Amino acid sequence: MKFEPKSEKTRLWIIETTAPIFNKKGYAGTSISDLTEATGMTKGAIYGNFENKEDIALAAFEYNLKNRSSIFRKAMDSAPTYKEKLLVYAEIFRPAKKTPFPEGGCPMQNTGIEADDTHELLREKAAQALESTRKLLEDLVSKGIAAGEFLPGINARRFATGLLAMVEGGIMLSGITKKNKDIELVSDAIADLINSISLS
Amino acid sequence: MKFEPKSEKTRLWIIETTAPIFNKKGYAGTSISDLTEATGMTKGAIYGNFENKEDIALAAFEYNLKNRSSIFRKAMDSAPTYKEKLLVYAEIFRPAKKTPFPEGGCPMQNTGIEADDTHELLREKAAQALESTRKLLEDLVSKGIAAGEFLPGINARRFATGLLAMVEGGIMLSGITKKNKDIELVSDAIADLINSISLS
DNA sequence: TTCATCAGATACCAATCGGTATCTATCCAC
DNA sequence: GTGGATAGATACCGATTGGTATCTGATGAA
Repeated sequence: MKFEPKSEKTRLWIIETTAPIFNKKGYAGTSISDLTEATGMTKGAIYGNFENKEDIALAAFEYNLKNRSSIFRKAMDSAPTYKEKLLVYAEIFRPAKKTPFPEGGCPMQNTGIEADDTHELLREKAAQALESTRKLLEDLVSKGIAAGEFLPGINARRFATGLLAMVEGGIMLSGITKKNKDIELVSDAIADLINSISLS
Repeated sequence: MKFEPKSEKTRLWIIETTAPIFNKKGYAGTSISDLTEATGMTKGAIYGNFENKEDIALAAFEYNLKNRSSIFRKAMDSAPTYKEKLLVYAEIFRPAKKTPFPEGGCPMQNTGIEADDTHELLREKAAQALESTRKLLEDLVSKGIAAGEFLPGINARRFATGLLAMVEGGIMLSGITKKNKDIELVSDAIADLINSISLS
């Protein structure tokens, strides 16, 4: 009795239009009628394409995730050195750069923080995403060390964890205070952190 | 037509017992019946002491805040140097230290992240709390510089912002992954950050 | 001893919640 | 054209939501 979506197009339309809503209002804060209003579709259409609210939230989360990581990957690909790839994480905030970012902030933290005591499945998904982001950063640091860009003695895993924490904390901070000055300060602090292990 | 609480004791009892619930499940995720179940009181008692759900959430948030800051202040007071005061922020995570912490994680981030796109008043409260925490860290850094513990050239405000971001990001990370190893890594990374500006 | 006060319990409200059963309109195969 | 399949609309469900109006029982002053 496997669930079969009625229409890929409709399903995708629902995901695209509701993903920012879940990211901003959270799982508990988003109602089915929020979704019908935003999509212009009825409950029948939505429940024909998804099993339940959780199913939509899961799909929306994965959509937001891909959105986020593709933004970072694209920006990092055009950076020539490992140091500059890491600096993408510092610069992506700055309003001047006008880098697009998922509406409502980082989906990993939005979903993770709400779910960590309430929704084990969503928590798990967020944890996996954070882990793979950390791995990505760790690899960049390791390769940067091998390439002679970073200090040879540093612990790549530990540094990547700290960097990820500061970046996520920075997104949080700037999202809550909504002050441009804070965003600049966080960006500067992240740049300092990266520079502190750089050789050039 | 000012609102007057019926009984300070009852009011406090409600706040104490519901504060961890709001911190874990969030504003939207917490229902009035959650509160009546936890307190063993009826709606009549609750609405006799609070105007509405928002009023309870506000009081619970402030209670959680005071809880959090008193924990930090107590730990920092017993640290002799400014460096060690800052290191409290790195060490407070570690399970070995068994430092008590508000159930459900940091109230500033829990409340702030949920509220940043949904509840302006709560967002504002969280932003103010973050700002005063930053100020506290900034003062410690400034005093540490004056005392010759930290490098004289560093920008206290910028560093404090980065430190706060890493600490909050670390709380987030460890709360979502729930892995002891992550907590250790974050603690180490924060210690590294503090050591990087220390002279001794 | 009586009576007013008031904290808290009970009972109720409309609105909304997530979810489902059924109906209808469209489209393609024949 | 006609019949079957199906995507989506409509109408409905019981449960729960935040909130209120009313009642009750205890307490303290006279």
